Amino acid sequence: MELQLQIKMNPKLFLRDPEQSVLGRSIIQHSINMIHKIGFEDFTFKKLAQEIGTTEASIYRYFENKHRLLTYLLAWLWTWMEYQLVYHTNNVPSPEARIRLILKLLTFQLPDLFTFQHIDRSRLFQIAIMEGSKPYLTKHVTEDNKNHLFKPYKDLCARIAGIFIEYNPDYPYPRSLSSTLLEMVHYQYFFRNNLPSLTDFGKDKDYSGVNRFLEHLIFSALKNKGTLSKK
Amino acid sequence: MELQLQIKMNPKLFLRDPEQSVLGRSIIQHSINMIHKIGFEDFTFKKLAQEIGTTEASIYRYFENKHRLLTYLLAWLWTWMEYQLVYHTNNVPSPEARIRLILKLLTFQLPDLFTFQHIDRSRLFQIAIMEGSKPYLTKHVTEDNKNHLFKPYKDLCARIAGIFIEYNPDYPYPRSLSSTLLEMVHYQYFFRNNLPSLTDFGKDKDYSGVNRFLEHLIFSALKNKGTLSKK
DNA sequence: CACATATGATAGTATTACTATCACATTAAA
DNA sequence: TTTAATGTGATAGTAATACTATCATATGTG
Repeated sequence: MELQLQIKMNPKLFLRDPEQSVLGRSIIQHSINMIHKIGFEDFTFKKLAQEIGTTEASIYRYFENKHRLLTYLLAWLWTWMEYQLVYHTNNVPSPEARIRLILKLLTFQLPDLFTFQHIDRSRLFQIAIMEGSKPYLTKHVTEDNKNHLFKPYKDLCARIAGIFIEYNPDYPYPRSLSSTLLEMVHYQYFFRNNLPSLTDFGKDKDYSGVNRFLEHLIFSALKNKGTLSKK
Repeated sequence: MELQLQIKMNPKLFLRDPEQSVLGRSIIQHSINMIHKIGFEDFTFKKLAQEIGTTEASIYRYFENKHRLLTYLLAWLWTWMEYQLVYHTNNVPSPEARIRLILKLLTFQLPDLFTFQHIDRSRLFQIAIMEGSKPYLTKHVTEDNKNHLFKPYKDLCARIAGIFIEYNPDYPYPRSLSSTLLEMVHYQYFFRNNLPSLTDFGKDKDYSGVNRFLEHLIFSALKNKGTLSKK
């Protein structure tokens, strides 16, 4: 069985829906490859147009600018993540087990359910590590937020927070813990790869160190039910 | 008593030392104001030159580009933070008390020791919240790291990690916990101000919520000595 | 067949991110 | 005190970036 999932995106993210045309899908596909390869700062619509054999003007018909395109790509990833989360944790009664699954999902260690022809999720995941916070770390974050551009990210955060609360209904910071988890997955990966002295994973061959660290962090916080003693 | 501290910066961070001239200090002062006001993306050397009554070319004599200037400003802040940390935790024997002091320092709740005429630390702190990760979230992070541009940040991280280890010598992830703390101070502030649903601090008047969350998180992780039970 | 829509082709503008040159003022060295 | 070195201002210029506008053509739809 091969399922094909179409993720419905907020129309504010684009000028013309890239999923509805060959060119649009090509823009998505090649922008992922190119941002992954040269980084978001050096990525331009001109280079992208050359790469896919179209013109700058045509790309501007789909996306207002490259920042919006990046926001689109990451919104897609968060939506996809939430789908995955819901699917994988379905019928898993224990909140603890569900949290462990979330950790695995966020560190990209779960098999995928659907196929997408033009979206390379592995590269998109690498982009999230490197560029994941750039969509909202701007002066126009409030306006973008009003347009619900970050809704997928906030939904994912809220869903994880909800599971934290199931695990321990008294934990007072479920959403902050959830956003901490989401950010730190990427940051610890990034640090491990690029600034390893900021982490403790220097000699690991794989990324299981990040996983263990976060698992320990999350469960420690959630289990520590008492208020902080000022001992 | 009013102490004047001169922070010695890595010469790779600049072309000409901005501390050594009136124009240089003016560049530092006004770039802080301007980046704080309009954000790093919209900030240009041309605008800065107009603001301080000099020319673009003159600013390029001090800094290779605006990215380097931002890296400089944040390197300064991390160095300053480490000075503060050493001073404030001096003669405080209890690691627990020192950790609480670190939290207060990082959330900018400790009085300053030194005066700087041209550096507005409060604005610089705001810049760290918004732009703090941009110096290293680039494709040239490895090269910049080889030039030790991030040494102040890594030193601060290592020092905090050292105190974690004093508190609990068996804790396996001191550096990752330290970098998590450093990043999350800024992110939780940023989220609280701009994307509040990613946090639990919506109704607080001040920032003590961030402080309490991080304190709980850090001590929970450090206190949870046992390996994770797979219960 | 008429009409709307998507794309390509081309052009053009304002801004950004620099680099280069020369003149002048100040300071330091001979 | 002259000479030399240094820092700054003024001006110019270039390549790339980030767009916007216009028109022709192809393709599909009613």
